[in-house]
Amino acid sequence: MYNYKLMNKFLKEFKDRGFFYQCTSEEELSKLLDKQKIKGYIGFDCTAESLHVGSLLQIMCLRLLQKHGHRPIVLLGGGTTRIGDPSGKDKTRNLLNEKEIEKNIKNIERILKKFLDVNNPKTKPIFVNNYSWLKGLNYISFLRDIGKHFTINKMLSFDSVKTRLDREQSLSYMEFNYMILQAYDFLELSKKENCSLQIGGSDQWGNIINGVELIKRYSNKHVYGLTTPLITLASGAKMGKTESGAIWLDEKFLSAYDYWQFWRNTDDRDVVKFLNIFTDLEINEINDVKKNDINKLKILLANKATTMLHGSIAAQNSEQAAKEAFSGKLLGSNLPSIKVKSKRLNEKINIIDLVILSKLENSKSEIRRLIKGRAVKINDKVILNEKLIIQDKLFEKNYLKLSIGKKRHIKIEID
RNA sequence: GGAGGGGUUCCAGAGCGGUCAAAUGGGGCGGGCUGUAAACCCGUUGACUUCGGUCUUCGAAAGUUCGAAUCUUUCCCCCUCCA
Repeated sequence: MYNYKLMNKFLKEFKDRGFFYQCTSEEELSKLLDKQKIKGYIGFDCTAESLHVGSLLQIMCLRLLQKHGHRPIVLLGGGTTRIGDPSGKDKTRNLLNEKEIEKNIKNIERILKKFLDVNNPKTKPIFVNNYSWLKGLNYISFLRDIGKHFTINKMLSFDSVKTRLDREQSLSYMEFNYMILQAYDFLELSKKENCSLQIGGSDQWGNIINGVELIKRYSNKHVYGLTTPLITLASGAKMGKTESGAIWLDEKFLSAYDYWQFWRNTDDRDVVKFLNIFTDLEINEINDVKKNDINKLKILLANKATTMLHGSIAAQNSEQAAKEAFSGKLLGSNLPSIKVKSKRLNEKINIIDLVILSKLENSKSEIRRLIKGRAVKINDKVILNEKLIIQDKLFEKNYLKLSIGKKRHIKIEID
């Protein structure tokens, strides 16, 4: 067994923080990382317009590379997104058109830049789009140069392929080629950028070793692959999906306040794990505070995570808004708010319409049910009369606090 | 190509002419307890409603019937076995 104490610092932290799942050749990689600063890449899927918390672990890997002086390469799969990765998918995914993909790439790049240090010339991220080299591939020469290194026998043995075949679900030739293209991406980055490491989720293992082996055969270079585990919650659920929707990393889809709340509501059992994975607090700092009051830790986690994405002011505002919203005191001036035209109020709208306007709920039946269940409050007073007309006197100054349940609060302002 | 089995509400899965907006479990939501946690308990879970009801759902379309998720026909999709 390789001596843990001698392990490269990056790799050690990678492990200590819980990022590590598998590595193609740990000892060699460790030595390489000691010897020189390298470039490591992670590919991001561009099927959605924004990333969500599910990608956050990968983003943290990029940050960790930077922290240790290595340079991350972000591959935005403009080419491969056109194909669709069959890994972990039951069915062929809907294919997106060019415009959508371009739009997604732009937005994803924008989000990633918030997380990464883009100023340090030695470690600033390199953004690449594999469409730039995939689009011009010549089929025949590709088959001769690259295709000859892949055996069908082996490709059929990969989980991503096997599960599809086992279930007798069709796997198109196009999707079957995905892994070759991903391997080719790695080769291309190895040639162009001298990239020597690919990091990915554990479901990418097959795709990654294909790249490592291709590069070995093609150019006799040693490169490495590193995978991260699938983060599961103490409750057993997958990270990042709640019923109300994915936890997006884009304020257009999820406000800073809601993002902060997501972290604030972490299961007790996950808090320390999340501090390690999703914040840059040093491990010894985490060990120091770990005994603190669990709710303080959650606030710390929420603040760190929100600061990283939305900035410290947004984090502070969110914390302040939460304090005000949950202490039951007056109005949270930092609460998410919605403006209502005073004209609307003159039309004698009732409580149900008000909730609809607030977008907290969109079904009147549901709102009626909530009212019956004593869940709807105005300025912290339970509303039982579903026909209540919203009157001026309900507003303190020009706003009121509307709440549904304990966790959903919104400020209604007269415009 | 031949023979069977099946498509039900967010998911799993009952129902197989009226009492079915559809059992049960999971999930969600809300209430209680607490700590914006977990566990537990209770309620709720198609839409609209003047709270009397009304409208739309059981793969799709057409039909039988006073009445269909339930029966018939055609079509689409999935699964199992044989070739």
